Amino acid sequence: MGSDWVHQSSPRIDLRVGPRRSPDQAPVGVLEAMLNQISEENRRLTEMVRDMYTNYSALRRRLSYLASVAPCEKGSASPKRKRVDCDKHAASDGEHACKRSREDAMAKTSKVYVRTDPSDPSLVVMDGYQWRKYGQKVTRGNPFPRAYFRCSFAPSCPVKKKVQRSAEDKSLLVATYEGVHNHKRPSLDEVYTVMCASHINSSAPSIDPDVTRRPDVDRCLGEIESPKFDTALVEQMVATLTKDPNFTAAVAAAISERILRDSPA
DNA sequence: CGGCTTTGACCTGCGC
DNA sequence: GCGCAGGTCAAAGCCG
Repeated sequence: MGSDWVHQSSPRIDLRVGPRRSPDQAPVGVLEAMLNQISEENRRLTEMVRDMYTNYSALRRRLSYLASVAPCEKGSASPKRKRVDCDKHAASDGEHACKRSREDAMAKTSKVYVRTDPSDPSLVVMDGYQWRKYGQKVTRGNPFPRAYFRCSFAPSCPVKKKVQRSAEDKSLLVATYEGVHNHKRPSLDEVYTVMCASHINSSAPSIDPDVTRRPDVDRCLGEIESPKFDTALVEQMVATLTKDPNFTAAVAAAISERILRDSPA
């Protein structure tokens, strides 16, 4: 999508409409004042659209960067356990396999932040997968217990999840995912829709940018890159803007300005 | 009755 | 070697 996105995607409005009014139906001074006001309004709207596009571009750049950056969640995976797994690998495949598996383990770890009701004691993060809780522990430095989950959708699925309420923000659940699912996601479309919507509409649940390292988000990101997403985004912007009475008035003003400009002097 | 959650016990690595 | 902390196990209980 280029810098002329706004122009390319803007809904086309034929401004040469309606019977032309005689310019001397109102006093010249009043018309000039109206014209100035409308022009000012028009300029502000142009700036608003430009700002929106700038912010949108910046956010997209950041999203792309986070998706492509080496995903290494420092310290989130248990180094102790990783070493145990590493030793097992070393016994079978040698030292290289150990090194590789450690890197893989780090690469497949991601963190997701989900905002929930602080009064809700459950450590449930709705991510579309089926999890089985196998342990809970109170950890050091956080009064809230940490829950341990295993993916129960497929018996052989190696993915684990740790969920703990943030010590700083009680309304924030921190879910740490380890590994990659070796099966398809159940009810994928439903979850995918919610996640994609969260990129457009900042309503809860809020998901940390780190979530972009997950395969499902990669898919979502791919969707963002598509022209289809652009269309959807433009439609969303148009819908939002047309709900704004100021915008409607400004458009009407712009139309009348255009009519006046096109009319013979 | 099967699957899930709860929870205390146990295992393992690390620092002193 | 001991204590601590994180992670896992497994028996017991709950629920549909």
